[in-house]
Amino acid sequence: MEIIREIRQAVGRILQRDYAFTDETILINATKPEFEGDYTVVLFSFVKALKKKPEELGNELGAALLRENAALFSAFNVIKGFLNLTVSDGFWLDFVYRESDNQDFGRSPRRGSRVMIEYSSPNTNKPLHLGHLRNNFLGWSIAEIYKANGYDIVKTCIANDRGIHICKSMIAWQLFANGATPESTGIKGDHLVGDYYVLFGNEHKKQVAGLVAAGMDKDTAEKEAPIMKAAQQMLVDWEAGKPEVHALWKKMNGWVYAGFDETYRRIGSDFDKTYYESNTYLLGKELVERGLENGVFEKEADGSVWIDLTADGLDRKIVQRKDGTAVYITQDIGLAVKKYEEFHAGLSIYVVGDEQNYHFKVLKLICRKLGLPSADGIFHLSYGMVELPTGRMKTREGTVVDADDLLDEMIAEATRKTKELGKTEDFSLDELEELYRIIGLGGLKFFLLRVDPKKRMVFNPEESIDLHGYTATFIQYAYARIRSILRKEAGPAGGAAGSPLLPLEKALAINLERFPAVLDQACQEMNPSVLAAYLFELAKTYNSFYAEHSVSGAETAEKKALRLRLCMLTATVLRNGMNMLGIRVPERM
RNA sequence: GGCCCGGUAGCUCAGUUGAAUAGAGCAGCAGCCUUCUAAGCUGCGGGUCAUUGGUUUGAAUCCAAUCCGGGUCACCA
Repeated sequence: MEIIREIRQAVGRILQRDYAFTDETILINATKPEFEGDYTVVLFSFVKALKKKPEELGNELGAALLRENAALFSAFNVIKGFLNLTVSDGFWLDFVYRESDNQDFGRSPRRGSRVMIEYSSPNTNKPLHLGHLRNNFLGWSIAEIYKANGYDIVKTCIANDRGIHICKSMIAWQLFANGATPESTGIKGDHLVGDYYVLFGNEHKKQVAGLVAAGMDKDTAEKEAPIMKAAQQMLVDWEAGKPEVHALWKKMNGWVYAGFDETYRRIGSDFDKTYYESNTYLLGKELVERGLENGVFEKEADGSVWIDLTADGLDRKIVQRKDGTAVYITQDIGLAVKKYEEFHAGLSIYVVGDEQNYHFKVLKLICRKLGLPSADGIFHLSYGMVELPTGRMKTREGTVVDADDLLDEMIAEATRKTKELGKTEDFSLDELEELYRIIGLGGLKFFLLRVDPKKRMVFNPEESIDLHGYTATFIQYAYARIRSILRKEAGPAGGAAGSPLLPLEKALAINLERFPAVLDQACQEMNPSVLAAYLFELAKTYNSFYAEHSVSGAETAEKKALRLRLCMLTATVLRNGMNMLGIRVPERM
C-alpha cells in the first residue's frame, strides 16, 4: 500500500479509538525540507473538534503511532500544529528491494472497463499545426495513462473530411491549379491542399472588395461573392452525390491523408479506429429527422431545423441548414451514436480545444434530449490554445506554426546540440538519426505536455525550445547515465542491508514510491503534466544523488547493492513514465 | 452585452478540496570535471500572488466588487 494511505489509516485508527473522531479528512503532506521528518500530519483540522491543544494532541498521536507501528515509524516531532513523522529505513529498504526488478512498477491490473478517447480530429483542407500537436500529444498520453491505470482504451480520430471548408479548397484548386498534384509539384499533399484553401480566402477577399466598391454592403458581399456561391453549390452537389465532385473530393482527400499519415508516423500518433464525417453525417441527419418527429427539434418556414435550448440557459441552435445540408453538430450527434453502438464505452473523452466548450455543452444536451444512451458518457477534455507571444496564430497573417516545419527545427536543434557536445563519435549513422529524433521530438512533446492541459500556453518561435532544465532532455540524460552504470555493473549482490539510509538515498526512495499515486492522479485529472512534473522531480533527485554518491565505488557491498537497486527502479520509472508521455529515452547520449 | 475561462519572479509555468518562511525552469551572478556521461551538480539575487473589501486560528487558494486579458454566443468547423 502507498505510504501516505498507510499513514492516513494509522492516524485514523488512533483518532477513532482514542478520541472517537471519524472524520475522513486527515491531511498528510510531505514534510518541508527545513523540518525534521518525511511526512506531516496537519493537526489544525481536528484540534477544534477534539478540544485539545495542537502540541498536546500531536505528542499523544505521535507517541501512539510510534508505539503501535514500530516497523513503520522511527521518530516524530511536533511544531505548532504539525506532527512530523519519520518513516523507518526498513520501510524504504523493503520497498526498494521488493520493486527494483519489477518492470511494471506503477501499473494497475486490468479492471475490465472501457474508455474511448478521440483526439487529433483534423480537417482535410489544411496541414497540421502546433495546436494539433498539443492535441495529439495530449490524447495519446492520456490514453497511455489510462492504460497504465488498468483501463481498456479505444483511440479514435474523426476526420472532418466534408463540409464547406473542404469545398473551398476544391473550388480554388479547380480554378487555379491547372491540374497540379503532389507528384507534379513535389509538395506534400496536405500542404498542397492547404495552399488552395488559403488561395480561396484571398480570392474571396478580392471579390468581396470588388462588390463593396460597387456599392454592396459587406455582409451581403461575403455571401454573394461568386467563389463563395460556387463553394456552396459544390457542397450541395457533394451531398447529392454528383460523381465528378466526389471524384475530385476523393482525389484531394487522398493527398491530404498521405500527408497526415507521414506526420502521424513521425510523431508516433496512432488510432484504433478512424471515423469519417462523410460517414457519420447521414446518421446525424437521420437523428435530426427523428428529433423532428418527437418534437425535440423544430423546423423554420425556410426549411432549416433548430433546437431551442433557451430553457437550459443556452441559445437556439441550428442543426440543419435550409438547403438540407448538415452542419458541424449534425455529424457529431451521429458520431456519438455510432461510437456507442460500436464500443459501449462508459466514458468517451473528446480532446478538443476550449474554443468549442459551448459546442460540447450543446452536443451533450442535445444527446440527452434525444434520449441517446451515449449522452452521459460524453466528456469534453477542453484544452487551452497554444498562442504566440503576439497572441493567437492566424492563417491570414501567416503566423501559423506548421507541425512539419516545427518537427524539422526541433530535430535540427537536437542534432546541432549533440554534435556540439561531441559525445557520440562512436555512434553509427542510424543510431545518430535515432538519437536526434528521440531528443528533438521528446523536447517538443515535453514542452507541450508539461503545462496543465486546461490552460492556455505561449510558444515563442523566436527562441528554440530549450534542452536544459525542465525538459525531456534533462530526464533522458538522467536515464542515459543510469544505463551507463548498469551496463558496467553486474546485477546487485548482497542482502537487504544498507541502513542507515543517507538523505539522498532516502529522498530517491520517497520519490520512487510516489509513482503509482502520481499515475492515479494523472488519470483522474486527465492531466499528463502531473506526470511530467513528477518525472522531472525524480530525475533531479537522481542527479543530486548521482553527483553526491558513487554507485560503483560504494563504501560497502550492501550500499552498492542498494544503490544499484535504486538505479534500476529509477530507470524503470523514468522509462515507463516518459513512454506514457509518448517520449522515448536513449541508452546513451 | 450574456455566459465561460484566466491574471503568481524579467520570461515560461507549478502551487487553487484553506495550513509552516509562496516553488521550479529559463535568463543573470559565483563556484564544481585526476572519481559511474558537466545535456550535470552546488550556492546567490529576484514576489504588492491584478486591486479593494470580507469570512477564518490561518487566504495565492473561499466570498463580493472592481480593473485587465482571452474564448464563445455563425445556415464556419
